Amino acid sequence: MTAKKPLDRPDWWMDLPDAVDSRHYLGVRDSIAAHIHNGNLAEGACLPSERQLQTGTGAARGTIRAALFQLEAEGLIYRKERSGWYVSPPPIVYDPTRWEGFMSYVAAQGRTPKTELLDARTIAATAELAVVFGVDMGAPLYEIRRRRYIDDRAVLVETIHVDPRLTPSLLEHDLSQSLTQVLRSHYSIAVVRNRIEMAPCALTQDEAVALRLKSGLPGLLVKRISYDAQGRVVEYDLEYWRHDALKISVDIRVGN
Amino acid sequence: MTAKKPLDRPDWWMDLPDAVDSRHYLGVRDSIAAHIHNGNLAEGACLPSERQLQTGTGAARGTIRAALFQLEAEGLIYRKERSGWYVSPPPIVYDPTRWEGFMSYVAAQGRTPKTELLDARTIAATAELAVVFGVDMGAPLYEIRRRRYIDDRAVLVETIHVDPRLTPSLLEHDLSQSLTQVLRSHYSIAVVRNRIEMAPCALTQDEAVALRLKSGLPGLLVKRISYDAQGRVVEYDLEYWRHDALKISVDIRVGN
DNA sequence: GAATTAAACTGGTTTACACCAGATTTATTT
DNA sequence: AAATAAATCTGGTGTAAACCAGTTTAATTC
Repeated sequence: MTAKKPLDRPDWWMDLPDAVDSRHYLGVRDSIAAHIHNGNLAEGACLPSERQLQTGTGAARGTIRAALFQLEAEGLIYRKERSGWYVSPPPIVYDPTRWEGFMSYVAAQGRTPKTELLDARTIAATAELAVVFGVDMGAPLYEIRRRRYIDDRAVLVETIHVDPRLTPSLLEHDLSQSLTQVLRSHYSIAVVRNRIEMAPCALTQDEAVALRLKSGLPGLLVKRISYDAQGRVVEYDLEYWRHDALKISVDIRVGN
Repeated sequence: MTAKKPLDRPDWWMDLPDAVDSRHYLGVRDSIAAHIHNGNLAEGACLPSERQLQTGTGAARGTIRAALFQLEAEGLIYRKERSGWYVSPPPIVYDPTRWEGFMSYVAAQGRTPKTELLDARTIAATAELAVVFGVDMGAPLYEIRRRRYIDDRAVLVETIHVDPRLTPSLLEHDLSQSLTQVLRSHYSIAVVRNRIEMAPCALTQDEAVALRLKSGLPGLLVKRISYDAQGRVVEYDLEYWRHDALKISVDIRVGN
């Protein structure tokens, strides 16, 4: 563990000049933000505890927490339950048009990707899935749940659905690797088209638990449908990201 | 005003069966969410006041507020300062690859777009802007600030920078219309390429005030650089969206 | 030294007030 | 009827205390 817990209020801590805004919690926010930008609080570092943060300011804990929530919404800090608040690492840049898969683009940005297989099984198609894949309700589908990390921090959980007709015995392969790779090398399936949707959301129980986050925290839902050259649905992927882990970047030519 | 203030606790209000989770505020959250999905609380409708919401539950106001913040983060409700909490309208779908401009794609989705010019003037290029436009620091640039609405709700504020060399006397035109239109019809400039970045952010003082929001609320920052056929920067646009107003959707062919 | 246990610490949640300033409504005055 | 003033309602912010349940650390035991 690189980040140590603060046993005492750090000596370098002092109240930096705060904003004009009279709202106390914003002052506290600015103070902490300044320490982060100053480098006093490095990436991944642990903040002083809420009760320690109170001492200098004379603020109630609720006020301190309001400031911390604020910073969390901004993506500057995050929390580990009942452990402490930590400085967020910079977000990964995600370009939906350059399709290379998670493992590739994370590594390309000098970060360390990791994929963990949570579950893999065959299920019966629900109404929604049936529509997506163009199969009958109840038809067999593979369902894969994975958790993915950047520099050992869990950043997303995903549920992937795949049509067994295209990829028989898929579950027997190593699914903690890039699925794109497996599809290409074992089934000669290449993704030709992607349909991606993104929307801010709240993390529900399941996702939150998997990400070791508090349920209800804001996240980003990325829905992705991949098609092959024949227009068949290769992969239907639901990714729940922690909101501070990614940044979207698109570079596109405007047609006609 | 379509939405009336609740003078008394609505008769239809009752505590719906809530989640298993013991956390009280999540129960309150679910209860309100259920009322929204039931249709008891229609789009744009005003929720009972925080203090009214207390009565049935026996919860403290802080608990009620925790539930409301939760719903706000999820995009289900939003607030008008010191006026009340309202049910959010559905988000607009934004496809960065289909570039048609705000006015077009909002209208195409059956909603009513509106643009309001806040400010238009000539400024001296800052260091950052100089890099973007490839001009010297201090060089003249047009700066346009606008506020845009969907169905009369302010959803974004933007700051646009344009190079006067490409568009002399731009400020004399009607800037509350589609800028794309103006560039095309008066200057024969067509956007050929767009570079778009999106990231969750916190709304700062300026943006928040312009959107009549509380500063610090989560938003979505959309950065857009438009290029013409010669690769010149036509437009540099910074858009601050309220986080619940849009959903991103991309449909792309995987090249190479 | 390793495993276990106990104590200390951390955030998580909730209660109960209190006061403020802007928004809204009502009553009053012009 | 319209303009104005006052009362009321609403969210915004802040304080002070508690208690809980995981995490972490320190002490103890094997």
